[in-house]
Amino acid sequence: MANERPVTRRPGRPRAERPVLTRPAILEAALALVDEEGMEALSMRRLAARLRVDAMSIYHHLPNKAAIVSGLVEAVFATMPPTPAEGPWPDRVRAWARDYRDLALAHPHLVLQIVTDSAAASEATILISEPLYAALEDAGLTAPQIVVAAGTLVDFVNGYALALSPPAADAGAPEADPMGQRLAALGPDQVPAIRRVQAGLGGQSPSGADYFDACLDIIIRGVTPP
Amino acid sequence: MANERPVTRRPGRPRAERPVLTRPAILEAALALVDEEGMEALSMRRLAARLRVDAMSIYHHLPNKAAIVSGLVEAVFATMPPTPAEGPWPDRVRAWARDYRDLALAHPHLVLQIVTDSAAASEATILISEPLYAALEDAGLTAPQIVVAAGTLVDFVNGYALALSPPAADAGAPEADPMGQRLAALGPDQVPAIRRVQAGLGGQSPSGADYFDACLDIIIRGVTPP
DNA sequence: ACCTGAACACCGTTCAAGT
DNA sequence: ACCTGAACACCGTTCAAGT
Repeated sequence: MANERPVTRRPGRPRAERPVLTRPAILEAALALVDEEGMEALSMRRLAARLRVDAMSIYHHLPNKAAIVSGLVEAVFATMPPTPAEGPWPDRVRAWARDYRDLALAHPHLVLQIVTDSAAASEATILISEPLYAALEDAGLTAPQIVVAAGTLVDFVNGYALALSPPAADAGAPEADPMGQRLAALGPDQVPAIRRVQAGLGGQSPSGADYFDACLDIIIRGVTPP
Repeated sequence: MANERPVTRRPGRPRAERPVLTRPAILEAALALVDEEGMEALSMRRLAARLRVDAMSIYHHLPNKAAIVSGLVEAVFATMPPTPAEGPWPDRVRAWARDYRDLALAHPHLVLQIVTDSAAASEATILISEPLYAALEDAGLTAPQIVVAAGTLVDFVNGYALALSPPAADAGAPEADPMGQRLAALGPDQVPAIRRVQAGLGGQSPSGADYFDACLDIIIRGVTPP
């Protein structure tokens, strides 16, 4: 079951009108493969097997593996929903940040590439930033202030998404643990402030969407000049 | 010159008192290799060649490659300088964020692992966070507010460092371009707000340390409850 | 033009063999 | 205990060959 061998197919150009392989079909299969089995499962051979095709056939449509990954990132960025240009600017900034977070987390195994492969996606990055810039203009900021505010927000969401991305299945690394358990191993006097804060939480820390929104509030509050 | 072959060495336990291979020596060599040639140059065989040793010898000291990477991240976190617990809390938060940024950027090819491999480093992550928590306590925040503020800051610095990390030499991805050049290719009406901001900058955008400090100012300002 | 399959130069890791 | 070297199961990619 592990080795889904491609059916043997006679070499040569296929007779059918519809070509066997196309760039979109390859990217679609690659995205499904990554979503299901993670980034380390994306190899030319396994992708080809999924497409029931010889591994080398892919090179006729995409120059190399890096181009496949770039194509995936590009495709994901294209799914960013349009942010409406109405309403108070803080609401629009918040909506934009949530949309961008959702985009990044829609394909957990791809988060690293989305956040990292900025060269591949930088055109897309600029395109999706437009509503954010528009909202920050409405906040009455100067040009340099807008650049800084937008950068703060993007860097934060990138960092946030990255922290939630699944670990790369490193066998050598210890398992991810909730912070509480690690804390217990640390000795009571090494991290007194952290222990006090943990105690102050009473066992329940802000999590998920609440946490993200609270972080956003900090940045949005800080954006407004005093 | 590319293939620095290991000298042939008789198998068996070395006679010398000092063992040929130790965990620290392996990690030191691995860090040098990564710093000089990047993450993709870190292979068991190349690391072994640098240590003038058979590739498999390494497995007697570290269980696998993931453990080497985790060890590197751990070693880097250990270099975090102590933040003084004196002075106004905003200064201490700023100093902490700069130190953490410097730590992350000290080994550019390792940024991705530092920011990503949080499971491996989470004990170290907690340890270095202590002064940040202490400073935020002094700001008079409640426990949940401290958790949110610290998280915002850490996620931001992670995202910031990641954006500055060298691309993984993806041959298929287009070259990284300054934003201005990409903008030109985008058509004047697609991103009007971004174009207006670019024009407002007059060609000089805040960069480097100034940019980072300006971002920090936003977050620190937003942390203080109104 | 498009698909195939052998081949090359790498990987990480297991395992039996040396001392 | 520690180091070696062959071997296994993978990689990405090149290239000559098919139609």
